[in-house]
Amino acid sequence: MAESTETIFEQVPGGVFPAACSSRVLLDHVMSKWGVLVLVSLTDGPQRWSDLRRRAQGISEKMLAQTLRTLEADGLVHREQQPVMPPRVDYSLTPLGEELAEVLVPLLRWVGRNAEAIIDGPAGTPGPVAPADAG
Amino acid sequence: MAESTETIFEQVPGGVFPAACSSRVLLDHVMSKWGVLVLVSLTDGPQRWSDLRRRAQGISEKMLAQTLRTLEADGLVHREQQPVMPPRVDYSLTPLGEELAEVLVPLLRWVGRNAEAIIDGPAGTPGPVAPADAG
DNA sequence: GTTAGTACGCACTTTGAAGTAAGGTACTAC
DNA sequence: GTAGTACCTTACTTCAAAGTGCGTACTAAC
Repeated sequence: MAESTETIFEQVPGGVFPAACSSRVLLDHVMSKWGVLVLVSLTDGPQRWSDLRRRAQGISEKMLAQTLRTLEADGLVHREQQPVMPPRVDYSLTPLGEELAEVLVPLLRWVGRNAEAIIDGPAGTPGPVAPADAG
Repeated sequence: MAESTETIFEQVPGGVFPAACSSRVLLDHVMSKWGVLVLVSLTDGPQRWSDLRRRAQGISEKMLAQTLRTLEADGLVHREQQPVMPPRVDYSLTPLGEELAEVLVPLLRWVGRNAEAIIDGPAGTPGPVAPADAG
């Protein structure tokens, strides 16, 4: 248990978790509204700009361009421009992005399976109870 | 590969990912600035309010109370009030919260290991390149 | 009386991600 | 000239998460 947390968010001595750090920034990029959908889409393989646009329902050109720029800067997404007209740009996950997807997908799968019952379930119904043996 | 995505965010026919749904709401709760720190802290075992306050560096009483209220409403966190004065409230992960932690911790571990190099690394240095064999 | 500890709630403000609208490049077709 | 394609960029606006400040109730110590 101690091992499971001691490498998370660079816990400092005393068991304290700093709130502002690189991890938070990266998490915000990855888990952003459109970031997560783009990353998930690219787990299906490389896709061009307009394909990504069509798959992320409701995304604006502006948000798609911005999201891809951020993820590319983070080294998670690879951008490859084709020397053709009309312009064609292909995006794919980098090896780093693939690594991330391996730990991201199980979380998203869990959320996808449980969200409806949690969020849309009977109001005021908390989840199952765990024993609180604080000692 | 198709299996890895078809249960995520309830992908609808045509390979499109809806942006607004219960999954997004739950993800926002879990991955919120203080939500994730509270959940991680509770993977160490049950803790009282003031312990959580001390461990999440920089959190205000207001944000801690609000975050715990949200996570409790989601059924991820169990709240147990002691009949004592001064007031004492203990918090712990529910079984559902434990399930979530199992898929959340690997992601946070990955982020904790890689964030510094990604965010604070040399500017303009993208990550490793993956082949873009778009068909 | 004040201060401290404990665990909140309320009113209002700030901040940054996301959104809207318009603009741009380069080319083809009519 | 207009219209369309694909992939962006810029200026400004909106809005919800987070923040600030103050309040509540109780007991104990000074």
